[in-house]
Amino acid sequence: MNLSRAERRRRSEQRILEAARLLFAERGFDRTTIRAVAGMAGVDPALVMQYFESKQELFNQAIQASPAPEGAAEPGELVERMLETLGAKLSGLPPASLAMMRSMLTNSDATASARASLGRQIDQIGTALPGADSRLRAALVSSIMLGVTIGHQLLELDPLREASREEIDRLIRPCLLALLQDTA
Amino acid sequence: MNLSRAERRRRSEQRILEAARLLFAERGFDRTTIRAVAGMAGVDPALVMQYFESKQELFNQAIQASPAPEGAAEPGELVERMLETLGAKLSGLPPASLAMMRSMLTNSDATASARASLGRQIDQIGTALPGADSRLRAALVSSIMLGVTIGHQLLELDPLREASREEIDRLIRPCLLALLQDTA
DNA sequence: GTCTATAAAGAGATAGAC
DNA sequence: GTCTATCTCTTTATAGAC
Repeated sequence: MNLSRAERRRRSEQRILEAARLLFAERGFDRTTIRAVAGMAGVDPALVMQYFESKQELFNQAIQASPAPEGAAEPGELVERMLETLGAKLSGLPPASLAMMRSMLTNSDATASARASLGRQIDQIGTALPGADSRLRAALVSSIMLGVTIGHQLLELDPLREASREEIDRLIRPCLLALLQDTA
Repeated sequence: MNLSRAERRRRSEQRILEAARLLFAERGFDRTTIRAVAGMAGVDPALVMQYFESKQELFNQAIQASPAPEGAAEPGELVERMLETLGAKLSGLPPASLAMMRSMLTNSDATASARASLGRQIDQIGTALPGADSRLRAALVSSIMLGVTIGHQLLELDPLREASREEIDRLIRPCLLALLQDTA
């Protein structure tokens, strides 16, 4: 004998979630259908509803990403870590993150999720910085990383796609340093 | 007597376009219906189709924005002009631009429009800069402005909404200067 | 020229058979 | 437990009346 019912169900759920992430990441919330998700996962559309209650609920579970790494640091080290994060984002976002980003401007649950996710990042960076405007600086840094990621991964701007990670690092580093270090 | 038929038609078209811009800007392409546009413009839904052929064509015309101001400059002045542009964006985007931005991650025509619009901006900044990587720098500057605009206007990140234009200027300026001036 | 009425298609969701 | 069949709703788009 092979798998318990619970185990089979768990596997089906995972396949559905994985298919949902890929399709939501590619097409966004509105243009992704339950039928397409079911087709890709190799299950019946009704089963998707049975497991996840609604399309919106499926989406909400699909965009739950693993939380960002923890730990504070002084500005110089912080910049290096941000560049590392950015490099990772530019070489390929996890489907869950891409799905959230893709729909964050048109679906209110995705907007809320993006706001919360960026909020956490801002808090983390903000508390590592000195000064009264630390949260504003942190928000600007986060927005900058967001913009570069969108330009590279979603809009696919030619100059960004043609550049190597090292080139981007070299040009962005002084930019982030200027924002994080200056105490003027 | 008052208005010629052509004049009446022109005015109806303008009202429809204006309503379309507002609704597309607010809800994005997929969640905006012809019916809602017609309702806001005070005309019959069938008339909208009669004038614009399809929803996508209405959208394409609605997001046509006035082109950006021309003229090159040296880096220092360029930064000031970019800050001015950014300040304008943060105090309120024109509906046409907002409509384009809102849907640029989920509608392929909007993606193409955004890519073209940013491409023009990148060319303009790029030709004003010296050096081999001028286009990459220009693309990064444009992406940064995009990210801050999205964070402020669409995601409504608290730290950005609470900051004054002057604070943002002061923090972003060295960041842009570092990106545009460094010739290392 | 403008609107009424409707066609045609596709979606999410559900009830019940197996 | 899973899937077949269908319901119901909403949409874009169109044909034809006024």
